[in-house]
Amino acid sequence: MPRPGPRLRLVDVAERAGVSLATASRALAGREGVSEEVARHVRQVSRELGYVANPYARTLAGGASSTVGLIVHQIDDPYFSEIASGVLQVAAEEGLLVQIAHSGRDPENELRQLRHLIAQQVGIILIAGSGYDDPRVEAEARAELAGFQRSGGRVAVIGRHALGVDAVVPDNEAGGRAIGAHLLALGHRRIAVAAGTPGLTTVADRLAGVTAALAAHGHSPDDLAVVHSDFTRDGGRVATERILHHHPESTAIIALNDAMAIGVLSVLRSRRIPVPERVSVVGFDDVSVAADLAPSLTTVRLPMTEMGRMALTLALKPRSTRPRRRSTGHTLIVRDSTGPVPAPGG
Amino acid sequence: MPRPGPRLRLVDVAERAGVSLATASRALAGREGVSEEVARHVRQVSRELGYVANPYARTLAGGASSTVGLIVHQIDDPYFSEIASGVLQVAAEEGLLVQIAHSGRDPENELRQLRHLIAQQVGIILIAGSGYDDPRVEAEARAELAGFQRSGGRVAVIGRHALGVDAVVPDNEAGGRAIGAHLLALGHRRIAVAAGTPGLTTVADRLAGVTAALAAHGHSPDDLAVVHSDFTRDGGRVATERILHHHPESTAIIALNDAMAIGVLSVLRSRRIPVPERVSVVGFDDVSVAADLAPSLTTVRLPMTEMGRMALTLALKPRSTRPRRRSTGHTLIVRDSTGPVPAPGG
DNA sequence: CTGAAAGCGCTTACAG
DNA sequence: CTGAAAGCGCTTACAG
Repeated sequence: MPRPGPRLRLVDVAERAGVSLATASRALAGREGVSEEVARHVRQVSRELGYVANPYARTLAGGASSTVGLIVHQIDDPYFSEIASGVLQVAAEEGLLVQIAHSGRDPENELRQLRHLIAQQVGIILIAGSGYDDPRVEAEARAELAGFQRSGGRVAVIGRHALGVDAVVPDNEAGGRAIGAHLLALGHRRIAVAAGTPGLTTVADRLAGVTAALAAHGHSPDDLAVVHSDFTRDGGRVATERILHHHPESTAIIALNDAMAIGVLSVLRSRRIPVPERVSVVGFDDVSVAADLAPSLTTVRLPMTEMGRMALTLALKPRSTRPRRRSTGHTLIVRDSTGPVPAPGG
Repeated sequence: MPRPGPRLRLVDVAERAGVSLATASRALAGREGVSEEVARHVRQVSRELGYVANPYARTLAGGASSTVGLIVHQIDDPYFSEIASGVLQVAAEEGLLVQIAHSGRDPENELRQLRHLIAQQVGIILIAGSGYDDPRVEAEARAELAGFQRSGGRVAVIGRHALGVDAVVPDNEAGGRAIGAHLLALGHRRIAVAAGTPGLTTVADRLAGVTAALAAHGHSPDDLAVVHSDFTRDGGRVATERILHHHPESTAIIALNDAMAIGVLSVLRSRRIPVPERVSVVGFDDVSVAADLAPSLTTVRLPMTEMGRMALTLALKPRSTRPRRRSTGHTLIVRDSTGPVPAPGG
């Protein structure tokens, strides 16, 4: 058992194996230029001794950094913690370290975190979470990432486009359409949307899907009452208050993520407005608690953990000439929070 | 604006400031041995140039590592993601990087992650989550941490004792007592406990609190039906099935964390057993969704985000001769899932 | 295939 | 207070 003590260095392994430092380094890195026999022996000795390379020395000497930087809006939001969990899984399998940073849904702060990670010389950068409508911010982020890639860094993003890098693309628009179609099929015509911050592309994309569904069925977008607020539970509460006040005729409320949906349900419950008898509610994401709300939440499932895995897996592949895109797919999960439109006057 | 390009090194700053490498290093590190005037100038130049030290070189050269390693059972469990959020807050304030690793509630794996972090030479190690009853595992962890501290590392843990390091100690026992007293006051006598894995100290401590409350009120611990299962939502489901089958007379179920409580509520709902009219339910932790369940969950609030902050703050202080302990406090949050014991035969 | 040597970008004794 | 130099533990041309 490797017990704490003076740290083992590569020279120790080399000495013990009876080879030079250079050979030992090559053998452990799996680089060519070493006979298979010698390489095997070195690895064997290394294992016996419990050697672990000093990552600082390795990286400083020009080896690839084995740490991945992950930027999320907020780690205690289930959407992001599930993504992070997927990233951690793959990282553990690959022997990588994961550094996590908060952007706090603030584009300037995200840029700051991004630069910090680059300055720290992580090998891989993953950015999760909606992009911003602001072209200037996106252009700056794009430039930073391009520079990072030029110097050998690898990048993948989740839920953003327009960054010119490999991307895991959630089915936001298609999911929105599925929700729209579902409510239309139930007879709903007066639909309100509790939408997140207007500047987020995720909000825009999901909303576009809903609108497209209405249009496809010959309905005017005017049937849709869109109320913007924060993309959080409390934002959902605020939006709902406004919807009940300004659009009391609504028979369904679409929350553009589950966090907002939780806020929507919370207000409806405290107002004793029965769901779905009087108002149907839909979310988006299918965070794990969605099934346990009361009523259980109809929502669009995105495979968050898998998305985290996909992103790191993408970043681990050799870079291609053009950015790759992986679509996540989606599933409409119909639960108890949606039902047929109430009879008029009922 | 610092734009990507050939990376700025400390020599560049030194040159530009007209001082030697050594002086520049000292000035930026805030070490003494530099005139305040020169130091200020160097810092000024550094800032203008947008210099960020290469952490690999710095650490390799013997400087303190500015990365903190955080081990959690599972990052997508709200308990841990809220703690992580607190850690990230303080880290951002202090300019530290945070590496997160999963232990997956497996003692062997936790040990592996711990050694990995030490091998990576992080400067600070934080371990969150219940300890294990297994003396061998705890002894090994203790030895690793002692060695790490001897070589200058700093450590703090959340929710474990017996590790001989600074600790943030959740009010598990007192919280358990508060729950017991609350149910007793409501007239409950037949109480079941959906307890997590037996080997976890958190489970033992919370359970001890509940038992103590019963004893304090002159009740025998035999009144308590304890069912062990996983410390998760699904564990809560399994435990509830068993409780309903083997202890159908129970009028209250105490889940030893909120995740289990969510599972408890889920089974009761699907069996159409009214809460709290027929059975009262209590959780522990007060994860953010607890207030939004239906019925909203009575639980003991632990300040998770603050606990994360406390742990890193503790670790940042100079080490003391004896391990420090910070108690978290707790608050019983009474919501809708608990009520008076049903009338017999009612 | 293998090894001696330079170099990565810092920090820290050691002199002055 | 300040600087020249050694050294941290690796990787990678460069020779052989």
